[in-house]
Amino acid sequence: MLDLMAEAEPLNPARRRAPRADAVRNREAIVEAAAEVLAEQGAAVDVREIARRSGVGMGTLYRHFPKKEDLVRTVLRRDFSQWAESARLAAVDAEDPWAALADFYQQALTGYARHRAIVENLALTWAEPDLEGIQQLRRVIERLCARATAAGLLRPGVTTDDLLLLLISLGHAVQLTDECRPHLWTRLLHISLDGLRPGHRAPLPADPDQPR
Amino acid sequence: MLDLMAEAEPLNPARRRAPRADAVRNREAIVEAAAEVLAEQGAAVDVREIARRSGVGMGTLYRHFPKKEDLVRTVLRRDFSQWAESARLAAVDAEDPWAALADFYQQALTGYARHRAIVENLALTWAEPDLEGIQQLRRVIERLCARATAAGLLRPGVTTDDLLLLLISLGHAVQLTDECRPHLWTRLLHISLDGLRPGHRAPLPADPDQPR
Amino acid sequence: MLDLMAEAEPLNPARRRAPRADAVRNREAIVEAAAEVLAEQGAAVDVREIARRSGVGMGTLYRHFPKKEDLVRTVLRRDFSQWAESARLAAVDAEDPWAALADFYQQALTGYARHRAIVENLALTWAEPDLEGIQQLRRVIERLCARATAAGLLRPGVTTDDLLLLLISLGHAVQLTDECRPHLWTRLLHISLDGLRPGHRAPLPADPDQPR
Amino acid sequence: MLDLMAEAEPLNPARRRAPRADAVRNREAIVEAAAEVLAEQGAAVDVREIARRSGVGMGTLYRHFPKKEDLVRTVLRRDFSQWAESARLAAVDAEDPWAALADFYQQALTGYARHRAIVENLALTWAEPDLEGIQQLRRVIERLCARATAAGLLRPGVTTDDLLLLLISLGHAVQLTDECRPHLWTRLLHISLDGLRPGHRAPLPADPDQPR
DNA sequence: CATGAATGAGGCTTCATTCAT
DNA sequence: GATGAATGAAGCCTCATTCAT
Repeated sequence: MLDLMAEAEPLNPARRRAPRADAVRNREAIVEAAAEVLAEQGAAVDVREIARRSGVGMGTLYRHFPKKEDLVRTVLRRDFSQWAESARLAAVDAEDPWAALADFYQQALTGYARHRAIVENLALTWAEPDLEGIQQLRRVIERLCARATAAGLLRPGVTTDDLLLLLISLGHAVQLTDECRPHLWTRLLHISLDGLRPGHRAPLPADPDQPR
Repeated sequence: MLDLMAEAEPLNPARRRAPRADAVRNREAIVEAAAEVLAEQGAAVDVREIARRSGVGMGTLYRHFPKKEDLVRTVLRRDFSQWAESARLAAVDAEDPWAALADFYQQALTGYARHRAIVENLALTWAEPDLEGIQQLRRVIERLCARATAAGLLRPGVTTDDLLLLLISLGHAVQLTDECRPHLWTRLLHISLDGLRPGHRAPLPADPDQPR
Repeated sequence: MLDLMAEAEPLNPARRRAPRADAVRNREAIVEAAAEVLAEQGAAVDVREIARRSGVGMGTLYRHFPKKEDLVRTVLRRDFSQWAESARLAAVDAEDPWAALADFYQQALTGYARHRAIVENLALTWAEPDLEGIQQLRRVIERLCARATAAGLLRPGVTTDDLLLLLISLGHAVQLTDECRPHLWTRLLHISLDGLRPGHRAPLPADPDQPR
Repeated sequence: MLDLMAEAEPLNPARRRAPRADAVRNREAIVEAAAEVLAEQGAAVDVREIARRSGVGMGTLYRHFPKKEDLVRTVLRRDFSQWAESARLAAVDAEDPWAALADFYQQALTGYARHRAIVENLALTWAEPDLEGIQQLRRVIERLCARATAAGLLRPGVTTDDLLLLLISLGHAVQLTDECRPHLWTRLLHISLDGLRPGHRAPLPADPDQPR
């Protein structure tokens, strides 16, 4: 219901009247360029570089995103989403829930090494979990986790948060080793996945912080 | 004889190195303050903030460290070393090689969460491995790895690089979760350690990059 | 056709170069102010002083001239050119080739006393002769030299380089005496010009360095 | 009389008691080093460089010369004197007054090219003529001028100031061309000297500023 | 007195953000 | 609306001068 209302804006056309013509095109160009630049150089880039690459002036950029932070957020939302989606797709093909999980990690980590700003901002995962893209990612993992647990393929007590944290920490590892030791992180993934299988002696320590 | 005299500095105070009583104190204050600030805020801090906190003027700071980079390097060296040493000490007490490894990680990761600049610069581990502190860390891990392998407690094929990368990636995880979910990373450590034990079905994939 | 439209800028103001009405004004103001300040105080001035006098912020100044050096160069180019041009104009009126030469020196040295930065940078004449203004100056002298030589009014063997060096060294003299002995340099000019006339006993020593 | 009193300081030994032992040696070392550095790099050098080369600490340096300017002045005084003296000596050998003049210029300009600070500070010649070294120089020229005039070898009306200004402006020329066109200035000297001989058509313009 | 460490004002430059055109 | 020029607060670093040892 609420969602529908959110989209029902046209009901009051005089209010938020928007000549979408090129404004939309501009906004997209900005986000596209920003994504490129942020992936390449991290969030410390000069805003000018983004404006230059997107072909718009600084004024236009700042009209759409009043603060640099706003733009960064928008891009992160988008790229987190894309990331989540492509990793999800890599997982759905597998019939075996364990293979789905493994494929997910493989895909997520492979396509991920390039994005500096995402890695930099993974910190937001728990600190500020309202970033929509992160929620999406979490939902994908949630499903994979549930499937594998149901099939008895996952070590008892493993939570979505565990899997998410694993993803993040391996993501960082990928970033670090991508240029000089590009195969190293795969081994770490193997090790971690094996640690996620059931059948280990000791149970995991409790997580008293877990909400709920 | 001359050598002995050379060490008896007080006898000939004008000779080579004046004691520079306060210079040493200042230099230490600078490094101390810088370590604090770098740990808190990462390497992007204003040099002025470091000067302010160490209680010296800009000139003094720049006399000891002609470039900001020099100071950062010095602090990183020091803190990597301290880190390595305290983690090593945590490991030597344990008779069981496996326990030594586990204790090492536990200690290393616990004392580590606070240091932003170190996390930022872990990237240098492979890219620029001449940072002395990193070498120290690597040597500690090397020994632990050898011990556990010799005792047959470590999964075949696990290398120092694997263990180092694990440390780094878990370190990052600690940093991210330290404030909001302080117990989460312990579970990941458990999982990873279990993945490092022998007895898993599939062997690790090869690491073609491994020098030698 | 397209070219014509391209020049009819107002027709398509968004096309290539927006007129940047004030940008041009600002740039000129900056150069103007810089010229003033450089003339007064030499190249060691604080950039802020230039910004202040031109009425723009630091950012604007650095947008137009990314390095202080760039601004200095621009001003020197401009002022050398102006200098060369006004001196040339002073020379063309004279029918007598010798008078042309004398008028040139007179004018060049008179309008020149004020400019500290130019004097400072005359050193570039030979060391870095690609400064456009210097080339212009040299070409003016070249022509005067050729004319006077052809008319047999110039001492045999006198080259453009000689005349240029004379200009420079007298320029320096002007600078030094301008405030306290404003008429002194004129006498030196007389003396030097007389030394340039033909009819002296000994020929000039050779210049083995002369290119070609 | 006054001079004698100035040297009679020892009459009141309790007043300006001075342990000359190494203080004098230090002062000399400073001046020596400063002269070197100033000649090489001009007056813009870092005071530290001078302290380093003279082997004394900053404190000592500043005890002898409370301002950088004081040290620079002292050096200039000294080097102007040396310069004047060596040029004078080059002149006294010649019996012919004209040759004396020519030798003087030749020697003065040859030994002079190296000294950046002197060239930079020639401006003081008229602006601040109390620099003792400059007075010395002037006296040398005065004598040469008088001799040549008396012998009828100098163009009528040429003054000490003319000759001094010529020296300065040629000095500047030497500096500029010394590295790239080391023979160029000699030609200019020839030209100027020829301009100084008697027998030219027009008399020199008057110098109404001439004191006295 | 000598030493050289300490001081801090001031210089150049960058960049997020605002504003005139 | 779009444009890109303008703004100015920081940021890094240097160096004449002072001061504790």
